[in-house]
Amino acid sequence: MLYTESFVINALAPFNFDLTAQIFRNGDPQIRIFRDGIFSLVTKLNDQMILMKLSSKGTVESPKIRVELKANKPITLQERQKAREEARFIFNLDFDLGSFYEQIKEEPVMREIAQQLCGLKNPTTPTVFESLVDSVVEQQISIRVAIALEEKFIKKLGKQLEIDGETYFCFPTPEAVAAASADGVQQIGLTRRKAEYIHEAAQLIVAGRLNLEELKTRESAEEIIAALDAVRGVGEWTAELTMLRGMQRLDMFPADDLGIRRVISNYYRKGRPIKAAEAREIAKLWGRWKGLAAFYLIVAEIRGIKL
DNA sequence: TACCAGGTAAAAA
DNA sequence: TTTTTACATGGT
Repeated sequence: MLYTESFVINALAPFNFDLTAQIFRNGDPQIRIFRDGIFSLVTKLNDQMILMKLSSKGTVESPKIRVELKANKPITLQERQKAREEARFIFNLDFDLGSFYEQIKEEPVMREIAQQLCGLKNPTTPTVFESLVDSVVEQQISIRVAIALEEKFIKKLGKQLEIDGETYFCFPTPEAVAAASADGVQQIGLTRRKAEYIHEAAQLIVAGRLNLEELKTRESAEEIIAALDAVRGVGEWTAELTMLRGMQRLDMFPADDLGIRRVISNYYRKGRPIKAAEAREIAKLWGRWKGLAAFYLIVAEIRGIKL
C-alpha cells in the first residue's frame, strides 16, 4: 500500500530552488538527485522511511516549494512536521540571503557573482553525522573519488526503502555504523585509518559521548571545533567543513582547502596560486559570510561565470 | 603505467 | 618542535 501526501512551504526570498538544487544534478537516483525539476531523497523519520520529493512552485522573489511524501505506511502528523523541518534545513530556506548581499555590495567581484547567482542558498546535510563522515571521506582524495566512496558507504550500511517499484537508500545512522566493524566500513574502499575514524565517531555518538546535533545548537564556533577536534581523524579542515556543510555555519572558512584556494585564486588573483594566509586575508572582504562566499565561488566556477 | 586528487595522525628527523 | 610518510581508490 502506497501512502502519499503533499503540501507547499514558503522560503525566505530571494531563493532560486532550481539553481540551488542543480548541485545534485549528478547524484545517484537511489540516494538523492535533482532531475526534471524534482529533488528527491529518502529520509528516516521516527521508525518510518519516507521518500521526499521537492519542486519549485514559485519564483525567486516569491519562492514556494512543493513537498511530496511517499511511504509504505500511513504518514503521521509528526512525521509530516519533521519532513517539513528537514526540507527547510536541507535548503536553508529560512536564511536571509539579503544579509550576505548587503555585506558584499561594495565588493565588486563577489557582488557580480552574487548577482548572477541570485537566490542560491547553501545546501546542508540532513544530519551533522553525514557531514562529518563526508568530510573524513573527502580528506586528501579528489571529490569524484570521494563521492563514489560515499555512495558505496550509503548502499552498504544505509537502510533501504522499496517504494513505488524503486529502491532507495538513506544515509546510515551512527547506530548502523557502530554496529558494523571497522573492517566492514573499510570494505567500501576507504583507507584503514579513515574507516577507523568513522567507526570510532559512530561509537562515540552511540555511547553518548559525542552529541553532534546538540553541538549544532551552540553559539561558540570555538567550542564546536574543540569538540569535533577531539574525534580522532578530525583536524581543523575537517571540523570547518563539517560545520559549514552540516551545521549551516556560514562563517566557517576552510582556508586550507585546495579547492577553495583555487577558486579564490581564479577570481581574485588571476590564477596565481595562493597560500592559506592570503586566502584568509581575501575572505575578510566577506565578513561573517566567508563560507557562503566560498560556496558562491565554487558554484560560479562550475557554471563557468567569467568576470 | 604512473601519477594525481578539497588531510591527518603517527613516525622520523 | 618541525618535517615526512602511509594511506587506497578512481580518473586521466
